[in-house]
Amino acid sequence: MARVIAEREDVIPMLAEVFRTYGFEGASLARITEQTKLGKGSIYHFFPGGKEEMAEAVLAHVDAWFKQHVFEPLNESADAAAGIEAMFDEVGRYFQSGRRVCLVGVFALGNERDRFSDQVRDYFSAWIDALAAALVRTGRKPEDAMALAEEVVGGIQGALVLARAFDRTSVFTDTLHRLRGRLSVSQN
Amino acid sequence: MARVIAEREDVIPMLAEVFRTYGFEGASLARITEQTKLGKGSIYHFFPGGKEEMAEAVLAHVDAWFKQHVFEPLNESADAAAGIEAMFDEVGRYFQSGRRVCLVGVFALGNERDRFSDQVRDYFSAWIDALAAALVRTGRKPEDAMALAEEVVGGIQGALVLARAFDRTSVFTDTLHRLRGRLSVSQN
DNA sequence: GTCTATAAAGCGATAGAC
DNA sequence: GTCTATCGCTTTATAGAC
Repeated sequence: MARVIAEREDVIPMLAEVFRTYGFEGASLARITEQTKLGKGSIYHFFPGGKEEMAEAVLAHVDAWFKQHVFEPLNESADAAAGIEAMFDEVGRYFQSGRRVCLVGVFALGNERDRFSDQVRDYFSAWIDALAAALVRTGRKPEDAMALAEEVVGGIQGALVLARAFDRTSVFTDTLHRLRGRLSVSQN
Repeated sequence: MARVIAEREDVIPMLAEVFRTYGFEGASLARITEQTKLGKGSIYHFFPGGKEEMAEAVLAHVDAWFKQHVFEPLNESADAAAGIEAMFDEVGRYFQSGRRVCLVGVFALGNERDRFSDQVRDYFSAWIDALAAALVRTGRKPEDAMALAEEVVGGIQGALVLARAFDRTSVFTDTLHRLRGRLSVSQN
């Protein structure tokens, strides 16, 4: 029997999947050990602080992913419109066309928000601010850009709810398509 | 000490608050008895089926409320536009300007969805269908009405996520205002 | 780094007195 | 209808062997 030695970094995505699916309280050690194929001893070796530390690590991991793949391209792309297009592509892939929910969105709706309020707020702030800044660089007025960015990020979160409710990915992909169009056309 | 005799109907709104806040798994009997000020004996007297039956009752209660205050006005109001206006008013009040989250939305995102998939799907279906029908009566084409209705209901769900994340009701009220405007103006 | 054994607390649910 | 006591199970977390 080939025993695989795990590293902390390898465990975090699996933890993320459990927290995403069951929330903080629902992410029991039983579910975690099942998903990671690791004993409690290993889990607590990586995360001595228990579930709290696991959730912190998962939130940091999600934040780092979005920073690298979404926020920074939005902020730094020479072509702002291209950065926005890339955002929709990455987001569609990340959420698996609506099959995967947003961990931070789940935490925001639940009582997890009180425990992780900073991480939840900062994630959505960074996203909306980066998108608004890119929209300004495409020629939008700052107030309009901010409102549009909130509409897009909120629209994505809502589409995830509906896609789950109907178990139909088209609700999510259609929404991405609609929002994408709204940002590229009418400069009202 | 004045003991108050409770009725099942009185308990359901309190249960709803607990399920809304903590989800199905997080709604422990301890939290439920604290919220309702009732012992476990009383709770199980009203709901012999346990938490499952409690959640069913809560979902039915939410559905009945929306039927009465939102779906039927949308479907039956002689003036379709007035029914839509009433929807925004009622929804803004019901969600307490974004301070209260949507129980069905929480269930949709969590693993509760698998257990209560019918109720979750039917709630959003009824809402979207009623809104789309009202939009058709204001002169929209059926396909456009359906897409708009999904955009509005999804937008509301997403706004609840953002309002919670930022702990700022204006995100929700501004979104309601924007969506309201979108339905009454441009007939594109 | 991995595992098993174990502790203490919390869980949903039931029984039975009042 | 309400309560307390109790059961059996699961929970998070720790200890210690390997």
